[in-house]
Amino acid sequence: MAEISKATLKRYPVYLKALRKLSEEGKKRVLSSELAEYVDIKSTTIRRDFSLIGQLGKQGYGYDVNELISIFAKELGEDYDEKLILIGVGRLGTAILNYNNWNHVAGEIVCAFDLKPEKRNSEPKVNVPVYHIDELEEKIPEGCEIAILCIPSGAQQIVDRLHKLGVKGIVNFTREHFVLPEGMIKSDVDVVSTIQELVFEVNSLNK
Amino acid sequence: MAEISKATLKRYPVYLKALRKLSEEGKKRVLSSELAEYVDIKSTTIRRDFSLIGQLGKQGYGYDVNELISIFAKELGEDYDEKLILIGVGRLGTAILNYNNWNHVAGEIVCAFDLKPEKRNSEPKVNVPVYHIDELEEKIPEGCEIAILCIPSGAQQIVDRLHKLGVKGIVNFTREHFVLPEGMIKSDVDVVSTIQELVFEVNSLNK
DNA sequence: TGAAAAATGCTAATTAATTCACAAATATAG
DNA sequence: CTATATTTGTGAATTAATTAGCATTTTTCA
Repeated sequence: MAEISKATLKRYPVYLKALRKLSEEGKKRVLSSELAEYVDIKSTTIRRDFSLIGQLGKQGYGYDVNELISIFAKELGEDYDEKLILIGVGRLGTAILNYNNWNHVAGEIVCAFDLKPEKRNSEPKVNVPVYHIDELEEKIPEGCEIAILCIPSGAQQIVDRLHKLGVKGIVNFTREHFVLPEGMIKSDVDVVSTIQELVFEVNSLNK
Repeated sequence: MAEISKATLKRYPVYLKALRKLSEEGKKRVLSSELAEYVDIKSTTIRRDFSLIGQLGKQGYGYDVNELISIFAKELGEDYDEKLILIGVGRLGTAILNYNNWNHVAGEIVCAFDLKPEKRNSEPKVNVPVYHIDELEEKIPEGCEIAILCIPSGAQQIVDRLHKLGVKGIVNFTREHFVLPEGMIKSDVDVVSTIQELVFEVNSLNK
């Protein structure tokens, strides 16, 4: 399989989401041009993205929706049964834990860690065990490679501990700066930055 | 001012965040090479990005931290005093409303809309007025250009109504598909996709 | 069954983004 | 005050990503 570029990789989840929706709507077969309109990405880009995984379509026919879904689902890790942990069960952390479209979309959040586990565990909406952050080394699930970081401070120390434990990917919701240890990957989800970016763009439109 | 590329635009909030942190740490002056190490972006990319705004630095000296902060803050809309609205005051919506690093970082959330405003308003953590979604046309603040969408369904209809009201930018937290009306911009914040992407990358590392 | 129409997948061309390399400007040390 | 060491800002070169164009394969319809 050819090297898949960062840009292409970002689009795969978009395709999967769209295909699921189309499937729900009863669509069995889809053309790259239809999908293009749906997700607002040029059809030729879509075909090239797909071709990096394999020959997924048929000439003169298009793509089979459910086949594509199962291929992308597999590629994107739904079958890896990834074990995720979440650190910091505040409001945002709880919102993520409760996210309902969650199951088997990208593995499963197995447990969470917080400074006040008693308090968090008593909340009815928290549906996984919450351990004290001091127990991280002890309670982290075997083979856990991805952690979701929702703490307001102290990120660096946590990241270093996670690194020692073999965690390779961080989904970062903190706005704190930290140095990423060698060999780790992170992905920032920053609402404030997203809005700033949008404000800038909207104001550029106005000029 | 030269056309600012999408890629550069995404980095501006990163710079601003880093500069604020450096300023807090007492730094008055910074080199592109120092900042490069801090944010893990090549120094030459940083200088190029900066140069699109103007000649912000001094040769042989570097950049004045506070000056940079005020320039970026202005560029990124902190002084525009952007009026934002939020639609869908569920768990995630509440988390966003309560985000404390919020004020004057990207305008201000002025009010929110929900299907059950009475219930939301009674929650102590919700600190802006919540109106019924039916009152959108009536209560939307004058000059509002950006809306944060946190509803689980019915996005298309809301987006179309917002478009009619002159809203130009959507920060989209829904996973629903909708067609973006001509002239609008959106920015997706999709936790599930982010994790999927990361799972894919981590699993690529393992091979 | 055979010819026309349709749609993929791939190569080549184009466009966008990053990085190099160095001239010009400033700071600093003697 | 002068010489040297720094560091920015920017054309030019490179690398990455997107898009166009078309050969090939499959479907469809007479």
